[in-house]
Amino acid sequence: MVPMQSEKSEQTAEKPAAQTAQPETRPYHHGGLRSALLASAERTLREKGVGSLSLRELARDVGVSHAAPGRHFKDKQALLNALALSGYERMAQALDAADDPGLPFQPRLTALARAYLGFALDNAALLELMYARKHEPDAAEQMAAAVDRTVGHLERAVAAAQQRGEIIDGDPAHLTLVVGAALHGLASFTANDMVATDAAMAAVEEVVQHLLHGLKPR
Amino acid sequence: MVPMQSEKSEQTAEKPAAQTAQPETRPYHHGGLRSALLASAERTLREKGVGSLSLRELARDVGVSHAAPGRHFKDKQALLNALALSGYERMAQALDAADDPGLPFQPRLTALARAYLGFALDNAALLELMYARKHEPDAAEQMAAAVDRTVGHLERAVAAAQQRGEIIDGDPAHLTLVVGAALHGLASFTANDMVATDAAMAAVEEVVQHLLHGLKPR
DNA sequence: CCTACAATGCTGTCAATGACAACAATGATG
DNA sequence: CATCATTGTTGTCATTGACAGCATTGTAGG
Repeated sequence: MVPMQSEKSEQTAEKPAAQTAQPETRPYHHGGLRSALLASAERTLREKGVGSLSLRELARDVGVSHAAPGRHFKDKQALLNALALSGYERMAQALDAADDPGLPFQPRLTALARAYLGFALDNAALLELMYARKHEPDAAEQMAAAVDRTVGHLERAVAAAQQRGEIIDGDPAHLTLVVGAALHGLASFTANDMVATDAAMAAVEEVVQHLLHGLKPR
Repeated sequence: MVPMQSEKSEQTAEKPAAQTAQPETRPYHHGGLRSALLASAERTLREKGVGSLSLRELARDVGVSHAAPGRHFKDKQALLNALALSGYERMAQALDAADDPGLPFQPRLTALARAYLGFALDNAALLELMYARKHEPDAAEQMAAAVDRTVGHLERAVAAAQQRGEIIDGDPAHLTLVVGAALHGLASFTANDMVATDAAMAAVEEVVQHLLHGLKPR
């Protein structure tokens, strides 16, 4: 993305001719540096992992000087935080799209589980960031809010099932924790190659089944 | 920093007196650089996190030159791998100590779960390393073996319970995945401050209970 | 129009770091 | 004692994150 026809020399030279009317024009300096950086960062993240993500290389990829990112992100961690936030955003969308409040609990939970697992596998490196422990009070707040929005999907499904008498009573938050832990654990195992991707997707049914009916013989 | 009341001066001076019969003797230059590095690394890891772990600072802490660690660890990742391996070692010990094959399934699983959660919380940063995705074929093998040893505890408990008819039949590996995922998910949530430590320890009982009996009303 | 001013980008620089090469000391081996 | 493998040391490099100071662009007042 943002091929950057390169060389600022050209840019400086062409600047007077401002009538090219390209909608993708950059108002002045770069236009969308912030978004460009985030986009490029996410690609690098996906392809080479968090460890190989450097602000300077990012700047090079996008075609700006090595200090330009500093105008949009106080430091590297700030960029990572922004990345994580956008991750929660998309995850919430994915869960939203997969959730059908009209369904009975088991298929509803299965759908949510599939969506979560799918997102986790498609964005393993991003998840690492999203679940990274931070201690900065500012960022932590936003993260917590984002997490709540995500967990909210599960919790609503649980609460609805309780009201319909489909599952046992009890603090919905507690039951949600159980269900969420199982799903997250499965995703975590899979992201770490301890379980094959296809095996994990196949295991979703089974996990939900066992969660609902338990391991004891009936 | 580097208080280092210093040992090598003493070592060099005392070396001739080789009759002290200390099993922890250092053959020559430093003696136990490798273990010293690992120990120091783990302390730093616990106190300041993976990100603030530098080979050079480690070398300073231990009192050797900045390149000395290179003799024992090809690169930083090699050190981290070794750290992770030792983590699996201790985790296996913890699980071993907590496992009582004579117990019925529910209390046995509860004990294992407590042990796992306890280890996870006491070694959150280490767990990050242990569960980090690596792509080096060599290290990956050792990791996989270590993981198997750990999961083995769970799987044995599951298989034993099946033989006693305490839980349903089915591929023990599959059931173990369900149980393991739930426990790991809980540990992961807690390590990331999404669940309070005491709440998590308290939730263990509940999680095991729900795993066994399911969420459906009976 | 022309001059502050804010936003955004650039060049320059620094200290820290990981990796490596060349060299030195130590102890084992024959 | 001579040779050699281990293990450490010093020296050096490129990369990186962070920061300071300057330049460019667009905007707002006069």
